[in-house]
Amino acid sequence: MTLLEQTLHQHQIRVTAVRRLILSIFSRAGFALSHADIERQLGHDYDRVTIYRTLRTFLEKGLIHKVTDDAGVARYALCDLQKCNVESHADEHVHFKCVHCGHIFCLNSVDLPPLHLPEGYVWYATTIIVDGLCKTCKEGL
Amino acid sequence: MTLLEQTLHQHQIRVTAVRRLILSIFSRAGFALSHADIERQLGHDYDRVTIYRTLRTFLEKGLIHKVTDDAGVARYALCDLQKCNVESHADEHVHFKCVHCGHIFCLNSVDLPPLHLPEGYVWYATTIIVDGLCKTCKEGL
DNA sequence: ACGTTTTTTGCAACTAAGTTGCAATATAAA
DNA sequence: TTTATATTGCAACTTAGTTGCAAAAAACGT
Repeated sequence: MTLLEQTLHQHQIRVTAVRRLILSIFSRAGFALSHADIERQLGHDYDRVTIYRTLRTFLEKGLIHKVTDDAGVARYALCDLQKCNVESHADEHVHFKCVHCGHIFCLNSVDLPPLHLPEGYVWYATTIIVDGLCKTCKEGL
Repeated sequence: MTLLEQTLHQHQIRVTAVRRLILSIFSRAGFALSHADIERQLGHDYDRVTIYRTLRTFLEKGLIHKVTDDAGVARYALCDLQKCNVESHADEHVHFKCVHCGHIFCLNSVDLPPLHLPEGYVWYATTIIVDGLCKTCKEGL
């Protein structure tokens, strides 16, 4: 059994061809991927709906997480496999969107700041997306 | 000239019937509105496209700002009319999404926390959405 | 007040993202 | 290897949002 297949198993996801492929695409990607990105990389061997359903399964099983940028398109990135599993998701972190290349990156080294909400509001979770220039684009300008 | 009409003028937006109506809907709303919300409140007297274009105009002229929640639907809320105008937008603030009622609120009293990014990243803007229970829903549970 | 210029609106058509139901197929488990 | 269960492909659909163009409405100068 390959490493990718073990990962699927550990997240209680049955191993199939598309799932192996999509997981490997994620593990190679340095940034969050949209459905369209994955469809492009897979070629036209698999149905669009299958890709949507695979993403939903991966999400539900704690293998990937979702970021929605201001354009409203969902993007997904691998979770920290040490921290997230079927039971719980525990790698809240800041995302960075480069205004030049459009990619969204996970910033695992940036701490989530504490926010004190007005009286009466109950905190559940914080989502932060920072816009700016990424390393690569900054150097290329 | 009514107050609403003055506001439109100040933002260099020509006064028309839909615009007056949509602006008044916003000024009454206590939370961010989607296109669908506005369409519902307007009745079917105006075309969907007109509403989309009105929102875009209001956005461009600094009258409203946009928040996209994780479902990918755009919502809009009035800007602080003291701070924002045609030239510049200057009321960055935290948004709060209630998991119970689904509404998104502007939290003007919460400071945007400073974030220190990894080497090489250039900061342009920070977007924060806090999920939780709003005042009203908390009391009602 | 009147015609002209410039914006705005409605309509129709279209795109892109995402979902659902169902039958066929592939995986896992006995 | 058979059976039970989950996954896939296909077709159809929904919802959000966009574009082009002609008609209608504002604004502007006289």
